[in-house]
Amino acid sequence: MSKDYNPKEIEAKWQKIWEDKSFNRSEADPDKEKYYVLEMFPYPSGKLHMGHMRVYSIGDVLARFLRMKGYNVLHPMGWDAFGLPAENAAIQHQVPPAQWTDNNIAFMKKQQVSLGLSYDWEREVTTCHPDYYRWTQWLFLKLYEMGLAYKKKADVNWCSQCETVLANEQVIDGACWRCGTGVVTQDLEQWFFKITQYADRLLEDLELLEGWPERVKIMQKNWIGRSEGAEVDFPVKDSEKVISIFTTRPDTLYGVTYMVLAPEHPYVKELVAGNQQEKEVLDFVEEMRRVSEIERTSAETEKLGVFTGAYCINPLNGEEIPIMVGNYVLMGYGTGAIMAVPAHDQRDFLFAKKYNLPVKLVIKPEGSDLTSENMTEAYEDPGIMVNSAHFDGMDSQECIGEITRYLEIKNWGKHDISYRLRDWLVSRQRYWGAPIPIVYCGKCGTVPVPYEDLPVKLPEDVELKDSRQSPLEESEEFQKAPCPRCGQEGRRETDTMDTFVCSSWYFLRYASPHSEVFPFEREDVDYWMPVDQYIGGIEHAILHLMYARFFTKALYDAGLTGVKEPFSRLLAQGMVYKDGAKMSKSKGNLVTPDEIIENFGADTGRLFILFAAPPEKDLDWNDQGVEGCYRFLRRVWRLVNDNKDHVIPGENDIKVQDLSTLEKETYHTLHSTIKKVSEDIQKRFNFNTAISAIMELVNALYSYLDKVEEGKVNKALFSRSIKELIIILAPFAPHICEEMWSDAVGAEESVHLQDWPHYEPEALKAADIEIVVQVNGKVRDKIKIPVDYNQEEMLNAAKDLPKVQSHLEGKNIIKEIAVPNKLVNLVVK
RNA sequence: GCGAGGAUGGCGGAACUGGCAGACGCGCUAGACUUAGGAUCUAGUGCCCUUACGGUGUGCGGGUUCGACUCCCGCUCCUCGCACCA
Repeated sequence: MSKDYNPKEIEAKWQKIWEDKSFNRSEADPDKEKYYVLEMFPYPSGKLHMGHMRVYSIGDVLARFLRMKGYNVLHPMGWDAFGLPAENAAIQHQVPPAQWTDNNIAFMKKQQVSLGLSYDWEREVTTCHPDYYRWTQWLFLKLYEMGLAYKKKADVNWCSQCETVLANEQVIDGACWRCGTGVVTQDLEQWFFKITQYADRLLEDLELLEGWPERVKIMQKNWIGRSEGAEVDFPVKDSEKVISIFTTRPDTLYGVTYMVLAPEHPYVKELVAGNQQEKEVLDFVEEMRRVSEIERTSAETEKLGVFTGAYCINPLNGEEIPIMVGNYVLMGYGTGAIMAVPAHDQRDFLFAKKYNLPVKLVIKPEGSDLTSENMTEAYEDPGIMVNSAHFDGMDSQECIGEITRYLEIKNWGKHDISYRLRDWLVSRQRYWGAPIPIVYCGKCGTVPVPYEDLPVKLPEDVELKDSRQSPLEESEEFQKAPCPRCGQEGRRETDTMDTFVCSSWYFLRYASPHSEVFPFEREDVDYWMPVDQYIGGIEHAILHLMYARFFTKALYDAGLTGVKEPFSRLLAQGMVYKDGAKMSKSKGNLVTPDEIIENFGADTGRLFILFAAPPEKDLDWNDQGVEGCYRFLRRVWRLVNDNKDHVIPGENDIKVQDLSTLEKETYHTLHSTIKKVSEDIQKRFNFNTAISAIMELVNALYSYLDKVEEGKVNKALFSRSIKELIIILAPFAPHICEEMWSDAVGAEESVHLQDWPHYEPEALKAADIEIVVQVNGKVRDKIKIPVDYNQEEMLNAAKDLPKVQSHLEGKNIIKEIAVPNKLVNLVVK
């Protein structure tokens, strides 16, 4: 151990030793309690950024801490390696996507190692390697077998920039989640996963997720968008057709004065065929097609509509009502048609006023004189039923059920639940993804590739041209395949899977990364799953976290896992900013993990990123703050290095009663620090306060050395303090602690294999405590008293203080309050 | 509009169950050591009044309490998510 702290030297040294000893490996062991710590695996974009460094630092502290606590910890890492950037890079730099990706992975893995992250690299998974995507395909076939994967023609979101379709979740404000290009709808044949079949379970089981942030659960709940109501059939006048609508307000059915169809509704064309309104309606529909999704769905957009010339019949009262086509009705929700009740829905009200359609009041607030004529806005609250035949006089909320039952008896409609959630569109017209294992046969139709024929390999000798056409569509060799069923020549599906499919099950593969028989072994996932602590960015609140939950549930149904939810606890870590803005090259505020490691070492970087803010909050990067952490580590280094002589190996027995007052204080600080650090890490995830407590301990030890008489250092106490300091700092700054542990402490075994120290309640009671003495709630003095003083002793001690007495003079004490370990308050008058 | 979270020194943040507001760190000020200091150490650092004594202070206005950053009522502002969802 040299005199100066040299992070570069010791970090490289220990990283090598750790790798050789590989004690981060984990084996399933039913006799040990397991803990699965997982950080969201990265896309191998090329280099780690500060966001990565933050999430890995959080996970690594937890993993190291829990190992020392005696848990059997699984802490794996891998690569979400399929995706469009690899294709773009291939075109730009003339490198095959596989090569580009593998190079990036190699580089980023080196960076991760240089951060001192304690991953079990034996379990590394890479989603673009055949030994992984083979199992992604296997799971696709499983879902297909279960009827959860299907192909259909539908209006889908198309990103012209990425030249592929997108799932609904991947359209943010009408634009592509990746490149921001506005999406357009196209009518295409595509593969879907039936996530809607799990809508209720995805919603209900949110309640099981006590360890998830409330906001993430709410976001998922909103996204699923469950509404309960009724589906009602309205027969079209002079026609065999029936228009179905969905409503959450069957109690307003008698107030329907018109219907509105979405412009894309399949009946529109037929309803206007050959009539006067045909041209106007078709022009309107055409115009709506041209308006972008963003404009169409904005709440501010003016509500527009045209009359179709057709009428339908309200089944409840036989009234004829006009059918309109309107821009504010969406084909993607409910049935694409609505009943309009202007009296009780504000949108309908505005629309009715604009187009002079009738308003009919059917629910009245109790005791009011509201009428159809005098209302100035829709009345949306519950009330008393009017103008509703035999339901008149009833409570409107009761009528929701009553009228639904009536509809069911009469066969006019039924109770129904509608969701905002759509099925997950998983096919992509891209090359760099897992091929969908399907063959189309002229005779047999759509035929799944047999499990034993997997993987359907991506051809790697492809040329990516600027055309953006998937090379798979041009590859005769890839497409030509015998039909698995009849042997005739068929053609392979050329679409690949959404990369979110690959990331929907990777946490299961970590449990049995080398299985050649199954995607994962039941025995392994039974031991390791669920992930006890998942850590990642809030940007995945819906996308990845919803898909992974869906997969887990489907695989549960298939009997492949025994867990209903994949992630017990979720920590959504905040972003890393600098100077109030997101770090980026273009803004010139970029700080990279590499330069921090280069200038200060990984330990300093880890410490700062954990110290600067609690993990779930956004973090403002501050170069001077980094230097502060560097200074702290050097201060620890000097403390240990300069006082090696006082450190004696082996057990250090300490008898409290033999300690001096100064020693008792130090002993007390040591143990209250251990208590605080343990709780801050495990219970609160407040690494920032854990680190500050360790800093206080270091200050206290310096102060002890400063105060103690020359040559009178209590070696047992000091040794024990130094050892436990190194142990509790080790999860945060693993390299420097390992070096100090091996050199100053002289231990053979790694500091990371030590047991986490226990705090001793006896130590916490060793020293006197300082309490506050207040008069009328104002602090007038402080006093040191033994911990076990009772209330009377506290009060007596307080009243004896001269400063207190000066405030009591000439006054009567009317109340005395004594809170043990805290304060005394004397109320006087 | 709906929902969630937040507002504490010059800055990042702490105060966990109602009990010393500002721990810890950064920055700043003064001093020590030094050829030098951007190393290290010591002291100080919410605001106000000349020191002390004291007063005052956690977005704003009320309330409960011996005691409120913390609980209750009413506002303001900020961030995020959702938003024609029938």
